Amino acid sequence: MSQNCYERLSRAEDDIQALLERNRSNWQEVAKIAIAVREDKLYQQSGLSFTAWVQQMAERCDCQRSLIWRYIKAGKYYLRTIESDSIEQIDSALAAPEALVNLEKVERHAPKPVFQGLKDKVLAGMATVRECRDMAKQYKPESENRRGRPPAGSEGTYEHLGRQNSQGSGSTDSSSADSSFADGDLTTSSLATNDISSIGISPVAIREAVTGLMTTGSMPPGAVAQNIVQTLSFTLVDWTKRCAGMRYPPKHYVAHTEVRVSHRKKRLRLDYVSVIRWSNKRPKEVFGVEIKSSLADFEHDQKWPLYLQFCDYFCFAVPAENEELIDAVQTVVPEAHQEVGILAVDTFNTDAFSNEVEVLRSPAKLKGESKYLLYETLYERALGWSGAETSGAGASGAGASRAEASRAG
DNA sequence: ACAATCCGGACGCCATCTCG
DNA sequence: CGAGATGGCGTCCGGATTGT
Repeated sequence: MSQNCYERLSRAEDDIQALLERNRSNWQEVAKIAIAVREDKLYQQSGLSFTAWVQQMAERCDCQRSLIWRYIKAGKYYLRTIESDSIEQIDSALAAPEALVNLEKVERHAPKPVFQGLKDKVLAGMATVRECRDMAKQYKPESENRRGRPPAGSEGTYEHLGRQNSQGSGSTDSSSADSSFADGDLTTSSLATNDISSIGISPVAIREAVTGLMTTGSMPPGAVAQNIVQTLSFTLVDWTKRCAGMRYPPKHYVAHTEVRVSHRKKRLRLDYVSVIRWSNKRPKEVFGVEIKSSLADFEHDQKWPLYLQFCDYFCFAVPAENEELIDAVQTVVPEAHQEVGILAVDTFNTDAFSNEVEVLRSPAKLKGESKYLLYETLYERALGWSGAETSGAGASGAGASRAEASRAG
């Protein structure tokens, strides 16, 4: 028996070595073998713990141990998603291991419909690693991670992930999220989806935010930024009027997100841009908004002064709850550029319809000498020439004004 | 202190774009 | 048309984290 185990172990080790040295993209095979070694306790033949065995294998194959751990986790998680106990089934996994690992994070934090959509895509091998990683990042609560040794008895399983009964901390922020969605409160969300999709925000994000699936206190940074974008769109007429000191609402207006502009070979990206015409007699005005959801985000950004040349008005939008960030922006911004405005955006309600925007500091009118470059980008979007950009092609004031109307009503 | 993970970002490959 | 620039993507690395 033990002789047999010993042979199986050394064969497994040779196989893994051959696989990792030859072709690292065949992660499924590596995962299958490593999982078998663990489940059948073959590693004990070497007198090592499983962790030590993984470490040893990594050294032998001249790779990092975390690589093997990732393959193992991806393999196990794949089996769970396809509800199979058969290790052989890992062969049928089409996704990259990173994609699966990130899908697991999405499952922990995102609402069920969001997860389900991504899962289908990942299992079909159609999701990129980047996509999965971004999604996981967007939904991950800032405070939380799952590092550290799992509780005794659940080592080497995936069950310990997303443990529900962590006594003490009490902030069970994301756990209540999905159930409320399952009830299908779609009346408000579908309305909002129709309206905002024309401004270029992912319907999934809107549905998630508008139906109030998370408590904002623990909202991840990505979700905070999304919430700010939605609030800015719903209140666009109001805050632009105040910023420009206008007494009447604009005749036409449109909002765009993530507008890319090239400037002296640097690629810049404005988080939020609205183009406004107050009346037919006046020239259009461009409001550029840079969204900052955290202090670190603000401190790392060195590029924002470059944006001034593309706008008639430029503002920072920050969450109204983040006093530390507001202090920092209020200190730094006027010193550098007098003409930059600051918007404090209420993100308290995940339903962006009920949030307010306060103009903490009014922007002054800029020259906007390179505005034409920004119009170029927007024009190409309207034509549908700008490849990956999903958004605001053809967006007209209609969508936003309907949102405005339903907000008022 | 140790074990068992987990994380974020650097790295390198490849496709596409831009420029001379 | 070819060389360099750019951007997207998957892989890999170094070390952080936390229960025991």
